[in-house]
Order: sequence, then structure tokens, then C-alpha cells
Amino acid sequence: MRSHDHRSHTWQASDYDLAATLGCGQAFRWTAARGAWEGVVSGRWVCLKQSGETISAECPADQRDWAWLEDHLQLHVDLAAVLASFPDDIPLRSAVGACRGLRLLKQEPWECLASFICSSTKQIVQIRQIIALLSERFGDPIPSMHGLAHAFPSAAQIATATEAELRACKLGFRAPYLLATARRIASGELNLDALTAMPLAGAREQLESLPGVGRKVADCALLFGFGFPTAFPVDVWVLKALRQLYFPKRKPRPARLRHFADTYFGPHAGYAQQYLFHAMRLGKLSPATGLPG
DNA sequence: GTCCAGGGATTCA
DNA sequence: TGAATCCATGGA
Repeated sequence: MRSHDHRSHTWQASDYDLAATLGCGQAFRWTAARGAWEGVVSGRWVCLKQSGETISAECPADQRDWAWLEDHLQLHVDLAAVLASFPDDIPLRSAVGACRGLRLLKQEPWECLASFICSSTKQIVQIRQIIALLSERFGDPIPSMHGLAHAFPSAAQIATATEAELRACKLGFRAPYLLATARRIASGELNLDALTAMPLAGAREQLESLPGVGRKVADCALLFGFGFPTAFPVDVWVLKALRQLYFPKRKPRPARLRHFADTYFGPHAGYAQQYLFHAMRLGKLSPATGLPG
């Protein structure tokens, strides 16, 4: 055991729930194994552990620096400041109380976009399986601490696949969407790197022009991959949360809910969305905790 | 607005 | 243990 090697690193991270963060369904390449979390970030295999307020990482090879992982885990984010920006209402208090230390990750844009194209009407466990198959079959082999692992395939790598090969990765009707989008990215017809510097609405419009990318998938990519803090993905869980908690005993039209989501939650709306999403899935939000009226 | 497109994990009888 | 339900939806 070496104490000053470059294969492992530790951080002090207060108010950080690693298990909730990696397992809540925002990213799909993390698996819990023997009290640790193993995953692939930016083409690097890594094993993470949390003990109290210490997070440790171990890689199969020496690392020059750990900025790639610090960025992915968003270790610099002041969670208290994020939570303080939320509207002070009963649903969010309840969600925050149920998900202490839940964080948003910063994923690679292409991987995130592709993952959520695969996500439509799939459950999180199934999405993980799809992403694992895509990586095994089309991604670059990389070293891990037990045999070979695989990087998430680039758009160019997926673009070389056939629709049948993608369907064999359990994509079903999503296969042609992913293939067509990969080709548009790989050809340079749409440059994902340019989206980061654009206003949210413009970036969203660009993403929604891609096959298989509607409002919800675009918002997931914008929030989890491109770092737009006000993107607010509305999936079936968040829809349920909004209806039950903010509009009980009413039947708001979808456009009304959309407007509410886009205007109510403040500068870190995406974070608020993640708390509502996760708390709802945990069954920690009940209609009884909703607002009056 | 309605309908359809994989399929398997999960739930429930 | 077999059937029903549900799923981080988008497009025609």
C-alpha cells in the first residue's frame, strides 16, 4: 500500500451523499459494488468510496490530476447556497429533507445526450443495461481494477453501427433515433461543443432538432451534460410531483405546468427538479405535504 | 388530441 | 408463478 501514489485521492466533502448522487438516475454508468461505486468518467475507470465526509477515488493507473473527477462530481459546488435559492415551500422542504446531500453531476455532453435518447419509456435499471451494452460493443477498451472496461462510445463510433446492432443492445424503437443523431453529430452538422456558450433556449432548440430529442430529453442533456442550471426536465415522476404537490385538486393544462416549472423554482431550478424527482421515487413525498389550494 | 413503438424489471394476485 | 403494469418519450 502506497500512501503517496497517484492512483488514489481523497477529498473532504460535507453534505454530499455519494450513493444518492450516483444512483438516482441522472447517470447510468455507476454500479454499487462491495460498498463502493465503480464507473467510467471521461474514458477513465474509477472506484469511489464514501466514509463520513471523506470521498476517496482509486484508478487503475496514475493520474496527472483529478480535475476530471472533481468536475464530474461537482465537488466545488456550495450545496447550501443552492438549497437556499429554492422557493421556501413545503414540497421542497420535504424533498430536501428526504434527500440530504443529493448532488447534480456534470456529465460529458454527448454521453448524456445519447443516454437520455435511450431512456424514453425505459426504467432506470434498463437504461443502465442499454448503456452498458453500447459501451461494451462500441466503446474503446480501457483498463479497470478487474479486467477491461469500456469507455462510452463516441458519436462517430455509434455512427458506424447498424440499426440492427443497436437494436441488439435493447434499444428497440430508440435505435434509429440514436443512430441518426450520432450521424448528425459525427458529421459535424451539429457541434455540441458550441451549445455551452449559447443561451438556454437556443441550445435547447438545437438539441430538439435532433431525432429522438424532445423537450424532456433536451432538458436532461442541458442540465446534466451541458451545465444549464435552470433546465427543468419533466418526466412522469416530476409531472406527478408537480400535480400532486403544487396543483392538488386541480387539473392544470400541460402548458400551465410547463410555465410554472420554468418560472417558479429560481436560478437552480434543475437542482430543485432533481430533489423532487428523487424524493418522489423514494416515496417520500405524499399529497398531504402539498400546498393548500 | 390519439396512437404506437421494445421489453424486461417490478408488482401483485 | 403468471399476468398486469410501468417506465427520466418522441414522432407520425
